[in-house]
Amino acid sequence: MENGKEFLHNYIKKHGLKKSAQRDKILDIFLSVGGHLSVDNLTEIVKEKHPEIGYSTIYRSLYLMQKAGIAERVELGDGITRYENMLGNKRHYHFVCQQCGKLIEFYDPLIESKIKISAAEADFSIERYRLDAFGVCSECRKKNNHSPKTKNSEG
Amino acid sequence: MENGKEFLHNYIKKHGLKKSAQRDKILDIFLSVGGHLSVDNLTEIVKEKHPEIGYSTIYRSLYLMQKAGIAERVELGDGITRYENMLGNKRHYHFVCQQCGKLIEFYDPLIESKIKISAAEADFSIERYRLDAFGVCSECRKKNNHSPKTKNSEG
DNA sequence: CTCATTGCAAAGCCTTTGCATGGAG
DNA sequence: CTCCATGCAAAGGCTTTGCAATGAG
Repeated sequence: MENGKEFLHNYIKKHGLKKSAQRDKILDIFLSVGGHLSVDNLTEIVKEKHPEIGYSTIYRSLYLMQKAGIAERVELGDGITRYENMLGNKRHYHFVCQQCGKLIEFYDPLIESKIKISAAEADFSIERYRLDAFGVCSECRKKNNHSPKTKNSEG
Repeated sequence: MENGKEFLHNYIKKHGLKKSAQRDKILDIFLSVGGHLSVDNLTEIVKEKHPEIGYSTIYRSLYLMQKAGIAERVELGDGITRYENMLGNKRHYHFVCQQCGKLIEFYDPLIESKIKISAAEADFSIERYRLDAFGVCSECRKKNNHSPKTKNSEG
């Protein structure tokens, strides 16, 4: 997926850091899984394939990858920290299904331009932004209709 | 600020719960401070005025207030959990200054309608959404020009 | 009276950190 | 050789939880 390793090595060289087998392995897994990978999930896979790699190395690599512009942290407020691959990934927003956890990406350039206009009006200089919508995806809504659950759990 | 207490008591009655002095006190403080209050900040103020109130009660009250629609949790990815007053508060988005931490609210109905259109296209049913833009506010940019800081901390 | 609420302290969870060892440049 | 990276386990920070006591309805 893109030349991620090259990207990482570039960053490493440029910053006087050092390559390492662990970093490469973690990067490989991260890139190969794709999508929005939770730290937990990544850790699981890494540990499975390379039990000798420690947790801290994973966290540290994620941090590095973020700095290098390879990964971006995604926080959805559910306590799970995810990272998504930024290489060759277009800007996008998220629909988050609160039932199955699925993430659907969407984008609308008009939204972006409107945000920029609002920023200009507020004299605010935007570095990055996020737009996440929470709800229920199509599939889950269908499932709900077929086998409705008790609905008075809380309000 | 609005009839928050009434709102809370309604919710409490409706759900077979019980009123308590602690909840009222916490609510009072929450409402009187306004804005985007961090749990830490709220706790500080509550403890100051009512040292006998425990941490857990604060967390539990926040949760209750959220359920009751009085407060909304705001997570900006900086590890600080904030809550904002939802009573008589219009829907809005955030500009988050990464230098001074200030939160500026903005809103554009067109953004909202565009999001809804995208949701309809994806057959996704939105319950709530958030839009946060991170950057530097006007004031901080001015400060930066007057007394520029070293700029090669990291990259 | 009954059951929700409280306060305390303990437990949890995820993440970071300190340190000695190993490895890249 | 020098200094960065690693792994382990311990430490952290924030939140939740268990439990006996308290208090609302």
